[in-house]
Amino acid sequence: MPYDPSAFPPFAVTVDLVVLTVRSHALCALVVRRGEPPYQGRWALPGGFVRADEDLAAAAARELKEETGLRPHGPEGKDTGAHLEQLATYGDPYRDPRMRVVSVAHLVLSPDLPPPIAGGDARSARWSPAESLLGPGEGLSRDGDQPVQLAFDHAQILLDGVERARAKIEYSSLATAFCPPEFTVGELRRVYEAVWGVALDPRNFHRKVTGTPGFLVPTGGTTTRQGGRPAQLFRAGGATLLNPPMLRPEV
Amino acid sequence: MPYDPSAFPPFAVTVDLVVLTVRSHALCALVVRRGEPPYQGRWALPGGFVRADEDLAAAAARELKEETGLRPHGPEGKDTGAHLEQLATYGDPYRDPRMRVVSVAHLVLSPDLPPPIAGGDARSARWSPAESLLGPGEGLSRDGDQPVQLAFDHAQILLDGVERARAKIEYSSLATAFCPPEFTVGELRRVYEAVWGVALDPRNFHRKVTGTPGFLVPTGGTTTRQGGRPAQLFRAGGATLLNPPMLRPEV
DNA sequence: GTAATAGTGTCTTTAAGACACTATCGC
DNA sequence: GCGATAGTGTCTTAAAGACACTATTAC
Repeated sequence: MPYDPSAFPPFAVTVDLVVLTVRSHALCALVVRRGEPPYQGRWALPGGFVRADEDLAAAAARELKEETGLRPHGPEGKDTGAHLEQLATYGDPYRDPRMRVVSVAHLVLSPDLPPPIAGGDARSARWSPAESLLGPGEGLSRDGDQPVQLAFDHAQILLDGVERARAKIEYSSLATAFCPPEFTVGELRRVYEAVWGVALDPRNFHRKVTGTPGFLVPTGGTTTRQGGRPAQLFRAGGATLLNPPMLRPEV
Repeated sequence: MPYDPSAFPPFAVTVDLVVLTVRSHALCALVVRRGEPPYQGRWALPGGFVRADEDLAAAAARELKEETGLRPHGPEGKDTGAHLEQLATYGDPYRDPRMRVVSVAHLVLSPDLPPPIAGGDARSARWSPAESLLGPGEGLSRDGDQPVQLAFDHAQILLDGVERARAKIEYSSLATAFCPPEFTVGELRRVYEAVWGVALDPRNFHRKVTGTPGFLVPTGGTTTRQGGRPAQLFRAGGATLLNPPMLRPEV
């Protein structure tokens, strides 16, 4: 460990955010349009520099607040707000053409936000379906008529974030982070279906989630906002690990 | 994303390594003794600065080579060598008393190395049981007579690495990274037992691993190096994901 | 022979997958 | 009534857990 604090290569350190939500039965990611070069006009993940006296998680929370107005709840947080966790760090020497930038990516799972984006600064921002940002052909979904190609290595970061989310809802109760504070079993099932892109059997799903102790807590209320027979409302229970896990089909 | 490449706080970026192996039925981590302040004389994880033109994974591989002589095989690597993956990044502003250092920790899983440590530079290095470095009371195992308290936030990093390893061998074939190129079912079982700190039923374990297609490939040879009846030798198969997973007892 | 590990088989239990069926709303 | 979603029950099947039992070595 040749620690010579006076002679080290200087790096810039940023945080980038993979902010995911479920909108109209599709997994969507928050992207912002870049106002300056490089990649001017291209869509990118929100992010920014870590300040000199700022922890990485604090920087991510600050950026999240600036972009969406959301406040994260940390591990075991009980308040309303989004789930935030560190994802991975990207440090290819040439990932930013201007200088050496190491980016610590974070993953945010949020309930659906009514406006496309509130808060934040003047740049345009929007939710885009993850599928259109990632698909084969590098996301040829239509935005007006232009293909979506994320700036920098953000396509890779987004892919890693989506894969993390897909894997984690399997063995944790994290899918509830996509739901409002009170939700029905059907709404939770539609989250799984959107994130995994599969159809799940409603009867077996119901049996699984209601039969796992500590996963769901009934609030007593009901709702018919999805139509049909009134459904019980639940809150996320204290259980954070799902054992046995929810199994992704097509194995 | 206020990207102003001329005005950013300068950071030093390092890689730290959590190198794990299984020795005499115990999960052990590689630690080196610090030769200079801060934390002079204390044990720490091996690591060092990322060079100006170096990728993070390349820096980790270089440090690993310098410390152990091991060469990592990347994802899907077939050659002999250790498994290396990024673990997490630690960036508390005061984690290093001298300056702002962001450390990208990596996890290495290695077969048992015969010498305590070969190669490397002049500093002393050794394998220590993870339990003694992590246990309650912050690792009061005896080293001569001194308690082991890792420098910086390395106890947290080690804990995260051990937890990652424990979780990952559950649903992947990564436990074979702790084994020599050819190994027996019993040796693989003892790896699981050492990493998890539990006893597994040898019969059920045998049925599980030999019944999972692509997990183990018989080499044709046998060995009696563990005593008793000769055991078949296997290589790790191509399967990287274990489905259904190996279940950790005590759920 | 004993003691050790290797390997197979069998029974029980848990839980997933595939349904049929009923319940309660809006219209 | 119809069509939607909610919720329960039942049967089948996959697989884990708990063993008994046999096999082959070193000594």
